[in-house]
Amino acid sequence: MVITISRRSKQKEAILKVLRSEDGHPRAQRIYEQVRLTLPHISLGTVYRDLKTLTADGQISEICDGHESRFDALPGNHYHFHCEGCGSISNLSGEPPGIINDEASHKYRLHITHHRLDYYGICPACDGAAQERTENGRRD
Amino acid sequence: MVITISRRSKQKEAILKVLRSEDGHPRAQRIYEQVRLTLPHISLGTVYRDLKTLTADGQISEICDGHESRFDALPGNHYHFHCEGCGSISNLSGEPPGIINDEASHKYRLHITHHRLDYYGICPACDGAAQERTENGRRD
DNA sequence: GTATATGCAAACAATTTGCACGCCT
DNA sequence: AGGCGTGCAAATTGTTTGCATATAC
Repeated sequence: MVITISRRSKQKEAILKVLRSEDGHPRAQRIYEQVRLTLPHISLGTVYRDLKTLTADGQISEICDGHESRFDALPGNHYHFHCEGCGSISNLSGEPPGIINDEASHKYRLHITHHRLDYYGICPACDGAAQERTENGRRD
Repeated sequence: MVITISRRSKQKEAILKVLRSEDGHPRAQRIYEQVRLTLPHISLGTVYRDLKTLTADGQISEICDGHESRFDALPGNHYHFHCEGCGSISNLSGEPPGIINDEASHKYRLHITHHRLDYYGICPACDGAAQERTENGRRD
């Protein structure tokens, strides 16, 4: 198998830069808007194309959130926490939990190369807001 | 919080029946075609609507696969294996691996209610096919 | 110099929605 | 009777693609 590396371009650089500076995990549209601040002529199509290429190159990764894609520039293994209150997605750093690909490969007798683990719940901010509402006697 | 339960209908029954009888994890279009065999007048819009309602009711669950949704009628906890060769998705039964919501909740100090874990790799069928090609001296 | 990347706009595919009507409770 | 569910078709949204030109290597 021949490994192909994509050519570099200022568009890709700019996309990477935006992605690395953003706290959250923006979607294509948001990245497009941000990149436009420095490259006003970039097109949305290019953003989509580059995000796909960069993902294929392994420089960034794609997060699936409903029917939308979000992107992540963080290298290395980490997991995500989706807040069901506000929809934010945050990174969980630290070593992977008990499951490892090897362990699962052996257990299920499958050729597992990687996995994807996402946690869902309520983030501290939304949790606090909910508590406040309850204390005021309200119910949803 | 008021819990609202959706009304039952022959359309939903039929969708559930199809979903339970299917081995794989069909997408809406496929479900539509199958349900049409017994309810020729059902519309695709209804299928989408019902799948959404049933998911909200907790009767089925949604699997994210690229930009498409697939659906799963299997109750209880189980995980999925995505074959990157043929795109099939299969169920992995058995007790959950080391990670538990409580464990992660404690570790990350977050209010985690559930998680989603997916394995990716090559299924036995595709693995066999690849091996055969290699033995014949070919390379991709 | 040649292959790859870009901008633009049109094309696509999956999913959602508005509306009038039908059916369950 | 009243409200939720349905069928149909049009609308939306996120993403991809064809083509001529510009750019990286």
